[in-house]
Amino acid sequence: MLNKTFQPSDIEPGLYEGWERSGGFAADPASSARPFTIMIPPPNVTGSLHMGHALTFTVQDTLIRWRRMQGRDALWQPGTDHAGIATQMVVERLLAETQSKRQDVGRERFIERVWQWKAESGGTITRQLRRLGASLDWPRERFTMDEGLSAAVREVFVTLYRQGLIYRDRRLVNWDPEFQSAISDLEVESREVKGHLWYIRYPIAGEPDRFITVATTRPETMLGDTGIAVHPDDARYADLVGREAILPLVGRRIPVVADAYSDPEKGSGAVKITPAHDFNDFGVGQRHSLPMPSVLDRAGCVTLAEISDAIEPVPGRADPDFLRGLAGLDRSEARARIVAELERLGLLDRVEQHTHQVPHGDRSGVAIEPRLTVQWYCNAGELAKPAITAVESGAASFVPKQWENTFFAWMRDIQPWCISRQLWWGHRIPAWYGPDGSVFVAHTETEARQAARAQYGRDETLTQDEDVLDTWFSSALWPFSTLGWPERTAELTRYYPGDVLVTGFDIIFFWVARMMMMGLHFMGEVPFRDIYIHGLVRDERGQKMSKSKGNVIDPLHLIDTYGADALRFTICALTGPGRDVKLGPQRVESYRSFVTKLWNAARFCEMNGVAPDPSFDPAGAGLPLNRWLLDAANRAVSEATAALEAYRIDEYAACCYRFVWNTFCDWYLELAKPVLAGGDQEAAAELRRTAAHVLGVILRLLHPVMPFVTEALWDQFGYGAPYSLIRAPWPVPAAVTGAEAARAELGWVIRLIGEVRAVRSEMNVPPSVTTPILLRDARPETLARARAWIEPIRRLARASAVEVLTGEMPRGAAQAVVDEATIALPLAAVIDLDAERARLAKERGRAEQEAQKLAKKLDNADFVRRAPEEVVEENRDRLKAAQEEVARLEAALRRIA
RNA sequence: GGGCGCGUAGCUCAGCGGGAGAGCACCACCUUGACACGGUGGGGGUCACAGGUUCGAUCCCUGUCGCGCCCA
Repeated sequence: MLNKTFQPSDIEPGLYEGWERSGGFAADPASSARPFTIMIPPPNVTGSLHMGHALTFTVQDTLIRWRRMQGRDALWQPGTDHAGIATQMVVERLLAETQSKRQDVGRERFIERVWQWKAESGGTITRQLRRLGASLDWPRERFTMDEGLSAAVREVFVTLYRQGLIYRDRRLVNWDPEFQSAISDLEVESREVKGHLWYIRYPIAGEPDRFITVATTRPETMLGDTGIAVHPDDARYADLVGREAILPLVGRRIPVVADAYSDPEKGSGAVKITPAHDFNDFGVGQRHSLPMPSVLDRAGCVTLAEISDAIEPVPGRADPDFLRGLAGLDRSEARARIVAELERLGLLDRVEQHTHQVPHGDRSGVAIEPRLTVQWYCNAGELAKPAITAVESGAASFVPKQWENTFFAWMRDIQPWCISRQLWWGHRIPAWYGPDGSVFVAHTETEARQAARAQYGRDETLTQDEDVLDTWFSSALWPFSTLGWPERTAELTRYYPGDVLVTGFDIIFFWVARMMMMGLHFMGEVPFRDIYIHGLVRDERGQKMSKSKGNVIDPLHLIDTYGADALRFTICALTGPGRDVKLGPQRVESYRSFVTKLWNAARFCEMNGVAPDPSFDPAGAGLPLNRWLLDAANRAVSEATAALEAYRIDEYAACCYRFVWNTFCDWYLELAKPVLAGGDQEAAAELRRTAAHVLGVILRLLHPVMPFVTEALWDQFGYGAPYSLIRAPWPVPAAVTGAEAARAELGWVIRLIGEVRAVRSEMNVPPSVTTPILLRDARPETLARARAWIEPIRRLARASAVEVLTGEMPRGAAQAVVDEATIALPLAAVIDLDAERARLAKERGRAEQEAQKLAKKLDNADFVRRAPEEVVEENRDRLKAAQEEVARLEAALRRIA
């Protein structure tokens, strides 16, 4: 017996283990079935499950379970990435607890410590994914730092280097002074900061009383100024172009150049140029061949090494002692001192309040310092070309399509990808340097030595590059490195390319773009055919969840409270295309009702002897009620399948919800009750077998979205062996004899019951009062139906009998219209005639309005001439029906006038 | 400033050329033998605004206003 109430926590862990143990999640490379592959976009190994994960993995699990049931050889590849910066931070924090730094323990021991941390705590998110019900093929779990994946990274690096697509270059990078590493453009977010605009007077060389005033938000970088830019068309400064100014504090002479970068509207119209510390200034410096000295070091502190030659004492303008006092100061401290000194020298013209966008590291939270350094770059522009073509040609397509624009916009303007990071945790760059600085890029040190020997003619000491690669470099290889590449494994041949990548739009640049580039370059094929982009999870008011706002919802808490099925169903129901998911506990609570509803419906079935019968053939069902249900089930199956095929997870959920609740529970089971309780054993038997069949369809339909409760019921009813629903065949529509007639018949029963219920409710007839239903002007077919359905009508419409009315309408009867017939409920004792008249008048008004609208439309000659024939015909039918209804309601009104 | 998206019932949203829908919330009634995480019924919308195309516009086009996100 099923429990009276459903307790998800009682069954979830056992079912999950059962599936896992019985190989329910496993792909089978030896199978002859067509594969279906989803590569998990690897979450950070440091991560724990948040609502964004819950969304993306619920969608992926729903798709993979559905395809698996369709008989596909489903591979959902699990794993995590090593998250260079995040993981290093975690372990550095642990070290800090014992007052030590990574530099104290040394590189080798630090990395050992990270692996130790990974062994102890790195499995958090994978454990949590199990709570969600995610059916990942766990024995295939991979980690980007695994030996195999690391080999793939080395292979890719060496190959791209030899192809000239990876190279070293000295350029400006986004430098994070906190981590003291280069970071990616994508790891930089601009934050609005309230700052100042300082107007500084730079003296013109040779004209003691003349100045050019520049406006800057970063006065501390002025030590590295090598020019002043004014707009070529700016008349105010035209005569100064080509002349020199004296850089205050430093004393260096710097040229005034004409460059359109300078905006005459902004500040003073003249802008100082610090090529080594600003991306725009770098461009100006390149155009005008300006020197590019750095004045801030890796920690963001002042360094004078690169400007020491330029320091020149200028009385009242530049004091070398002051300058030397700045060395080693943090950039903010240096700013304060510099501003004070300028003020003292009378060179600070004015200061304005100024709000501006300042780039910050998204993990460190500190202001990014552009720095001129030598780094390794990947020629993303070249690799992007085939990726763009692939999307243009449809080899890969975005769902919803509009995300293509975002993809194209970014890919067509892609910058060289800085792939080196000044970290310890990650794939060490496979490059070795000889004593003369020659670079030897190789798979191994041995190979590098051979190359060095060939060049030098003897063994020389080689030192490996200290840096590691960007984590995304290894993530980009995920779709094929996890399958064993560069080995030509059976898995690689079978499961590449994947069918769909599921992710949020915020990650298009990270995963989609990079996996596309690397996949196309090394596999010659896109890594996935479809790219399904879902929204972000927000709180109930549409606010982005964040720790600082305190509106973060923990999916594990929701699972504890409402069950994984309820959370999963909620997520699917609310995931519209291109829409964010607004989700809170109340939403999950209300969808939990649906899980409960299903449980109780199953319980009712169980109590009434409904049990699976494999020999049941739906085509042989004879009762109209059963045919009607089987027909409706067919439609639900078609709709659900079509919705999933179109990635309309919300429509799939809605269609299951409607079928289970409105069709199966509200009508089928209610109409079935008299049969189950009645004396016709043959009818009851067919009904039980039909109910069992359709319950089986329901469990299979719902399994992808609510795997636990469906599997529990499947097992309990004995539809199959324990844990077998996960592999049960996805339902397909089956022919139903006489479906059309069954729809017509049940449609009438439902309309009749609905009308009677509405009349009774509006007339405030208490449920305890039952009345006969009198039928007037009914066709023989209708009367036959009335006789056949007398029992359900009695129950559901609170009727004592259904009778033909041939003579006069009894006094004080409530009336309503169902198709061609008028029905009367003799309620003389309880009816309020005035109220009944008002009700009928309102009904008539509604019908009249409808009829008028339609008549007007049909009076329009243009409409009749130009609209499609079937539309005109449909409107004529509707007009006729409306007019007839008006007539019957008129008659009803006259009868009680 | 450029791009994308969104304004439909109190809330969340579906519909996207021919009858304005769902879920939740609300109101009324109902402890009917699966389920009160339930049943039955009901109220509630100039489909943001203004033009245009069309026989016909919530739906297509143009503009306006408001909101959100991304990029500069």
